[in-house]
Amino acid sequence: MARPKEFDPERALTKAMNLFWRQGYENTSLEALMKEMGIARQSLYDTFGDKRALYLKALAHYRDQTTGQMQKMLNEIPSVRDGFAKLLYGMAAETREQHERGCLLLSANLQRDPKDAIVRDFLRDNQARVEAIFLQALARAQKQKELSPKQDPAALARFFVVTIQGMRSMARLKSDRKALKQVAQIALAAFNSSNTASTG
Amino acid sequence: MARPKEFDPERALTKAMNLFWRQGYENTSLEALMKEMGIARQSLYDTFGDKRALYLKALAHYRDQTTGQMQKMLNEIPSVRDGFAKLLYGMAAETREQHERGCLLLSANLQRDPKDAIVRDFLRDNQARVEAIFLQALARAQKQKELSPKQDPAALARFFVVTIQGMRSMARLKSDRKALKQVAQIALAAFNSSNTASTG
DNA sequence: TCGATTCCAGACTATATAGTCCAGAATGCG
DNA sequence: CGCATTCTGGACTATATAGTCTGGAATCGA
Repeated sequence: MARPKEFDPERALTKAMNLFWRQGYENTSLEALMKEMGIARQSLYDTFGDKRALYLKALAHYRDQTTGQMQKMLNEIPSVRDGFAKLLYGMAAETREQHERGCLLLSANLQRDPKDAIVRDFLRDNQARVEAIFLQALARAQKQKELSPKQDPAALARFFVVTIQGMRSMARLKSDRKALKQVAQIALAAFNSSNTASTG
Repeated sequence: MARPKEFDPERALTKAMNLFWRQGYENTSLEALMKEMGIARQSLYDTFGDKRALYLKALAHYRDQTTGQMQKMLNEIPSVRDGFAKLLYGMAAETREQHERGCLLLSANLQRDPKDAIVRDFLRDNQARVEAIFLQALARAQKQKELSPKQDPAALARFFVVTIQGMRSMARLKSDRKALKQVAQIALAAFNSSNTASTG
């Protein structure tokens, strides 16, 4: 009994996400969002709430996409090691634009006000999810004898999270595929080594 | 033939640096800077220029301090491997406050407008400097037989830069010394392994 | 046709804050 | 002393922008 929405909220959210991704929260004005999303001010407020609410929805959308993809890929690929290689080398091979925009959630972590508990908790939860996905894959790797039983899969999962974030920040500053590939290669050596590294 | 400055510009700059470090550029108002630095508006503008100029000076000050320390430590320590261990385990052992504020230059990288060429170039230069310091140390490690001659010291230098940045971002989100220590340990295994990791 | 809702465009408000300007006191030097 | 400079404090301006409100047109179902 009323006029239906004329735009697809999910498409509009994706547009907003992409803009936040490229520009960050502070550098993205409402006017830019309206233009990018192709909707007017009031529709935006009616549908998504204020700017911050839209941002949080964009973060969640991003998380769902990225964790979903990673989960799927790591589940389907026979060799877990190949899965991580795909992840790391794939990132190294991205375009300059992709390197520049980096990772929306890494940016969110470093752009946020340290006192902002909402975003902090969201990001912590996301990191836990990613670690869990990696952990699951690495446990499988041990079963498949791709990984020494001496290694701690949880620690290794964290190591790869750290590596990815470090590579993301480096790529954002300077899009250098060769350098990133070298880093990926060294990180993947964690799979080979059975050394518990001594010294603590 | 005139009244001399009553405050120490370098001390004031350090104060400003610490505030930017804790809060980031956007979240730090001029009023907060004036209060923290203990000087009035006009003195600030006369001595440091506008907010952005002050920020850039703070970045340079930070760079000089951190690279100087690293350089010195890596030069003085007999075992290069111990040097990197000190760096990584030292970071893991920092306080919650230190983890939270993270690295001023990493934050600058992810907070900056991607189009901001000034900050970008400054950060690129800094990264090159750090890589050079690491490279020098790793070359020495090879001479001392601490590192296999098969390893590429430049690639390894980049790997450690990436590791440090990744650890910084993780620490900022969640101050977890144990987790960070585990990551450091895995990263340091790059020293042991002579494996060139196969697959490219 | 009519009521409810959505759309757009734009006006308008409120707020934060960077940067400038000014007045008057303090301080050192010649 | 008196000139030059710095200091503080506050007033003031300019600007950007988030968020609200209004009007009028469009669209659907009863």
